[in-house]
Amino acid sequence: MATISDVARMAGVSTATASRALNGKSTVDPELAARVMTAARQLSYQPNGPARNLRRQEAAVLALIISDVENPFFTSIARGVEDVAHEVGYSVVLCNSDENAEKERRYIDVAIQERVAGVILSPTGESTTVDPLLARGTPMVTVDRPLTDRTSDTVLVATLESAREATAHLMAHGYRRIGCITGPSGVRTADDRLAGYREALRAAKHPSSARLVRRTEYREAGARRAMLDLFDQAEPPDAVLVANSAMAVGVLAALKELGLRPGADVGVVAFDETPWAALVDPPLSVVAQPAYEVGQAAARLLLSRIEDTDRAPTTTVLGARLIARGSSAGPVG
Amino acid sequence: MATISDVARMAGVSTATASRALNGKSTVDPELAARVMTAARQLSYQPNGPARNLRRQEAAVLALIISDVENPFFTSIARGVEDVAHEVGYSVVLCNSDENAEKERRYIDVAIQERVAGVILSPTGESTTVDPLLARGTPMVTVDRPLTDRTSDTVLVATLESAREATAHLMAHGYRRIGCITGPSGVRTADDRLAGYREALRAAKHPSSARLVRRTEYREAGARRAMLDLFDQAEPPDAVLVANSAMAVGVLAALKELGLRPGADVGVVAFDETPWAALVDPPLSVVAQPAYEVGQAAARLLLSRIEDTDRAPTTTVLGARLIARGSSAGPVG
DNA sequence: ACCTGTCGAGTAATCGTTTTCTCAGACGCT
DNA sequence: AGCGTCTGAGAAAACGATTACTCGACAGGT
Repeated sequence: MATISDVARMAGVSTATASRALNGKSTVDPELAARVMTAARQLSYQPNGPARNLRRQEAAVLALIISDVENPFFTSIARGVEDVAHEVGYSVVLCNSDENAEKERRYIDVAIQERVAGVILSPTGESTTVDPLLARGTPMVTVDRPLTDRTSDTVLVATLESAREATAHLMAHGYRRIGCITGPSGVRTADDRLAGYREALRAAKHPSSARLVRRTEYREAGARRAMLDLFDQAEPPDAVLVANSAMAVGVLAALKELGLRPGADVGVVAFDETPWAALVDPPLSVVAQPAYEVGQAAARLLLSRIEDTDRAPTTTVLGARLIARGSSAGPVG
Repeated sequence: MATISDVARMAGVSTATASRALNGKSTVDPELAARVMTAARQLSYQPNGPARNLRRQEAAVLALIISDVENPFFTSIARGVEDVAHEVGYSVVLCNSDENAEKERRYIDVAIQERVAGVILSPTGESTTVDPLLARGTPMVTVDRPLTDRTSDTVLVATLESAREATAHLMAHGYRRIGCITGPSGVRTADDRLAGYREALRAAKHPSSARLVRRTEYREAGARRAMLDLFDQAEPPDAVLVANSAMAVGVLAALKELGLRPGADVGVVAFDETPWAALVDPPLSVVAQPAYEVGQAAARLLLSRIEDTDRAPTTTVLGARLIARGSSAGPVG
């Protein structure tokens, strides 16, 4: 594989001049520069990244560590990050921590070893995993969930407020016993969605009970079991707030098994807009989170922190939007 | 940030010994090795990746270039690749070419520059984009779509056969005028699905007409328009074969707008199993592609090619499975 | 006692860039 | 003419790891 020395030799200049010509840095005689360029093209020279990064002591690469590649919310974030990063010549490498603190730790180590310029992550929970990043002063932005007892730039969605609004919406449409199916305790978004739900009930002096709440992993199977479990008791809910789209699938599947109709029999509002939400019968009411914008904001914050390391950490909160559809139109009878 | 010299100095040994101890390579006095290890831990030493890669002339990193991060088919592939790669200590970086030959070319350049150990990609079509990889002998595996006029290890799904089977299934259930909505001409999967559809019709001496076929980008909006267009003619189809899950959303949306019921009025079979396919009313019949297994197979092939560069290229074809549900149960009346 | 082989650790070369130094020559000003 | 000043290019020093080479010490065989 051709090196810069080969290019320099072919162009009849020193490697220093070749480097300068290729990077368009300092002033180089146009004639020499042209010779270098043609030589590079003829040898189809591609700079050696590791060598460059070693010398420069930094790589134009951002690491994005997300907790679930199969969750559309996170892939939308990824697109937002990518689009912003590419505009300014950064590459993005995407890592999937799978809600697993061990994998997260491992990817963080890789990011440090590869000396990436910065890291964006949705922390799985154990905030000590990010200590190595903080210790080294690697620029970092957390998305979706804040770090519990540490501090960094953060981009969040106003999830508590949205949960409150969605719950109020269910009450306003005539549902009386509203349940909530949310994610594991300790995951901030799960806790916030539950808190918003509780606040809304309290504000409306609505009956509330721990028996109407279920917590499970953020997945379809767990949500289905939770929903069946909610309906396996004396006084089941007549509506539920569901904390993400994978869970919504489980909940709708459970209702189908139970022979209950969303909306008419059981009101449903779920977090995350998906392509299919409008397609099911009746269409599913959702809280649409601005995932793409979260990604964009996170990338911009990270880039500006790379510029200026000791700016004070900021927190950005983006609003979500309730899209009311048939599944929360109100009970019949 | 601590370097290996710092570690060596603290442990009172040479950098060579420190390196040997840290990598567990050659024999090192256990006592010295222990001193190195503690020093490394105390300094929270992390090896400098670029330096290591520069010296070793290769990085334990695989690049995975997929054409759409938001398509569940490709994210499943990604998980398959990751799981296999991690077992043997490789990292995977995921790049999203967005069905865009320019972005694909760019990511291929990045992969070459970073001297990754190998590349897995789903080619957007213009097969010349991979020339730089072939020229440099970078190990490469293509997935989902073969290269048109070049050769490399390839992992495919038996998509033509599945399309034929799905079409036969629709005929067997009593549909007479079967249409097809597939992806852009030149994209191999789109062409193959169309070819399979045509073969099935021909084999059954079934009426066939160009007016029953629409080609569009692999997305929801295009498929919706295509479907509306199909039904805007004198003799619309009474069933359709749809080439992926995003398109299926568009097709179902169009049917909703037209007031037609899937299955009873218009039979529908779509490629790609999704969480929500069983949830819509009636449930959607699909061709389930073994995406995760495609990813696993691709990763294994790539790893073995990294071991042995001049093995002859192979092609692996995995079968898909038709899951019949309500949307192809047969017309009424 | 001497030679040989082995083992373990240090010295120094190396990977391919970028960048600091250095220096020669040109230029302009007095 | 003499003296800075400036420009542009080459020589060489980094960057931080791995590893080929070297060398001393020690063990064992003759």
